[in-house]
Order: sequence, then C-alpha cells, then structure tokens
Amino acid sequence: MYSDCVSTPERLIEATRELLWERGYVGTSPKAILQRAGAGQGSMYHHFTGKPELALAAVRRTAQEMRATAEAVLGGPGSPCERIESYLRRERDVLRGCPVGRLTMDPEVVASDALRAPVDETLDWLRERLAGIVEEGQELGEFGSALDGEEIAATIVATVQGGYVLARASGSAAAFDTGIRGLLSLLTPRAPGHDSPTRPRT
Amino acid sequence: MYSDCVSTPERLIEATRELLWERGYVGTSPKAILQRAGAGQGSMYHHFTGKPELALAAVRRTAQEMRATAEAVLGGPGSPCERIESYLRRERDVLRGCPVGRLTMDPEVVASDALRAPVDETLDWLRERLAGIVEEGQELGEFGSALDGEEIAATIVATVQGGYVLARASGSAAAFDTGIRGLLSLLTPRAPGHDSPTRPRT
DNA sequence: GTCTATATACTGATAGAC
DNA sequence: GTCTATCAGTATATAGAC
Repeated sequence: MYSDCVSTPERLIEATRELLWERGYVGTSPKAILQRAGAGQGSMYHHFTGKPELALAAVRRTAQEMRATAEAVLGGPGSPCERIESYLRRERDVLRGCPVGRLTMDPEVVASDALRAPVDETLDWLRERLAGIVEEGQELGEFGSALDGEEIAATIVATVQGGYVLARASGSAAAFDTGIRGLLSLLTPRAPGHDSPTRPRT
Repeated sequence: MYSDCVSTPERLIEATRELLWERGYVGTSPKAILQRAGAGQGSMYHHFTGKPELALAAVRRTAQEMRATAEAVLGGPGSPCERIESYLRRERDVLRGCPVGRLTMDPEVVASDALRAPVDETLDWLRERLAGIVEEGQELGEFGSALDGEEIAATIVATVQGGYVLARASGSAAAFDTGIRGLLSLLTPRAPGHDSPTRPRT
C-alpha cells in the first residue's frame, strides 16, 4: 500500500492505476481502491467527484508514463534501427499486459470519450514517433525504401500489443518474445545468407 | 434476442457469448445474460451451475468458431503466401475486437485454468497452423529461408490482435488495416524495385 | 423446466459528525 | 480532510411453488 508515503489523493491515484492495470475499469470498485490506498470513503469523494474522475486522473498519468518510457529509448542514442530494436527488446512486465493498451478492451473506457482520449493519444503519438524513426532509417538505407513508415509503425505497435495477448493466453512471456523476434527478423533481414524472394508470389 | 428461436440453454449460451465479447467476464452479470436471453433466474441455474460454467460453455463455442473461421481461409485454395494474405485481409468486425483475444485482458479468465484453456489452445493452434504454412511457403521460395516459421506465425497473430487494440483506441478500423498492410509489406517485399538492405545495420 | 421470492454481499454514492 | 452511517440498486446465488 501507500499508507504512509504521500498525500491521500496521490495514494488514491496510484491504487487506481494498479487496479486499472490488473482488472480494468469495470473490474475495479471504489471499495477495492480505498482498501489498497488505505483511505476511507469520505477521502475519495472529497478529492474526486467519483470513480470516473479518479480513473481519468489515473489513466492520464499511466499514459504519460508510458510515453516517457518509450521516449527514453526512442530518443536515445543509436541508429534508427537500433532504437527500434531497443524499444522492442526493452524489459517489460509482459504477463501484466500493457497498462494503456488493455484499457481498449474495457467497454466503459471505450464508451467514454474522456477516458479513451489519453489512450488514443498515447498510442497515436507512439505510432507517429516510430514512423519518423523508420523514415529516418530509410534515408540511411537501414530499411527498404518501398516500406511505408506509418504502416511499419502500426505493425510494430500492434505486434507489441498483440504480444501481450499471446503471452497472457499462454501464461508465459515466451510467446511475446517469439513474436518480437519474428518482427525483428522481418525488419532487419540478415545478410549475406538472406534470400528473400525477388519476385512476387506466383 | 433469441426468445423464440431455440432452446433455453442455447439462448443462454448465445447471450453469454455476445456479452463476453462486448464486456468481458467481469463486466457480464447473470442478470444481463438473462435479460438478453429472455429467460428467468430459475432457467439459468437449472441448466448451469452458475456464471462460471455458463461462461465456459460460451467461451468454448466462441473458440471453436474462431478456429473454424480461420481454417476456412488457411485450408482453402491458393499458395501459402496467398492464404496468409487472405487470412490477414479477411473481413472482420474490427471495432468489436477479437472475441477470443479480448478474454486475455480479463483478470478472472486468466485466473481460471478452465476458462483460459480454450483461449490458449485456440491461439496456440492458430500459431502452429500459420507456422506450417509459412514453412510450406519457404519451400516454394515465397518467404526468405532465414525466417523462422514459428516466429513469423507469432508475429502474424500478434499483429492481428494488436491491430484490434489500435482500432479500438482510435475508434476506427483504419489503424487495424494500416498495421496489416505494414506486415504484408514486410512479408511480401515488392519486386523488382525492392531494395532491402543487403548488410546488417552499421 | 420455468417462475417468483428471498438472501447475503457488494457497488457507487450521499450525509453529516468530528 | 477524514471518518462512519446510510442508501438504493446490483451481483450471484438458493428455495420452493407451479
């Protein structure tokens, strides 16, 4: 818990962030939040108008955090290709899923423009950031010039998000890693033994 | 609803399938199921021991249906590459998400071996099926021999599953299609203008 | 087989004491 | 600011009439 670390609103937001990650919006009750935060009903309804507002604060912070984590790698040193590989290989709590992406499977989040907005904006930002890096890499000859930056960026983000699904289904992080290795093998074909087809399929 | 089509157990299962797809397990109450099925409490608890058993019947059927739908394309006519492309481009209710994959974000499903099993088995079957087709395509020279069938299969399934996430986040099916196009461009590089790098990155 | 009652616990929130 | 009390409604069943 956070019972003796920070202010009550802060503890409420952190407890909500954890529960939204573990159980989603529909699966998270105010009672569970209060217990985890070590607060009473009165505190929560004093600082927030209710569950929706508290969840919004939590989602915004989680989205911001994910963005910062990604930027730390994507804006770091290395060639475009290396930065994308670092992003894909970065350490993740795979079996917990993506705290932002998982919200898209929650009916109440998707139904609320306010709650969905931070999710949408974060994934959109990530795609654009990756698209720019792919295009940068194309100018350096790291990626085929026939590729479309935005498409590849969407594929990268989708593979990561779907990797969480495979991992959670199987109960093992291995499936996530397998999907990522496959994507990397497509993005960075190995030379000199590489023999990708030079003609379209028959 | 199904009030006058089939047997009561059947209506209960179909109503549960819809609700699990829309709202997940934690977001689906027996009351909602009964209303959608047009049945009373007594009927449900006469035919099923409770929500978990009913959900299990629903999940099993949904998993089986997804498998049959995939097999219809993957076992159909065409070259390996064409069949994979058909699978990726097949019509989908993108904004509704994947009725099987979305269950992996549900804490109660993941916590229950019985409920998770059909999900795991279906996604696992799909990966193995795709891996075999990729390897078949490699023998025909459609895919680079340096690729790993299981890895590419995991990437394909992950991209589809993650595509749903992107689509639901943005509220538009376009993001799904963009990710799929990116994957296809990586899987089937265009000739003769294809100029993927012949050496690893610097 | 299906229905209506009944039961216990939880959900999400409000009221008012301290 | 935080607490406890209270509340109408829901979640997930069980009991027993028909």
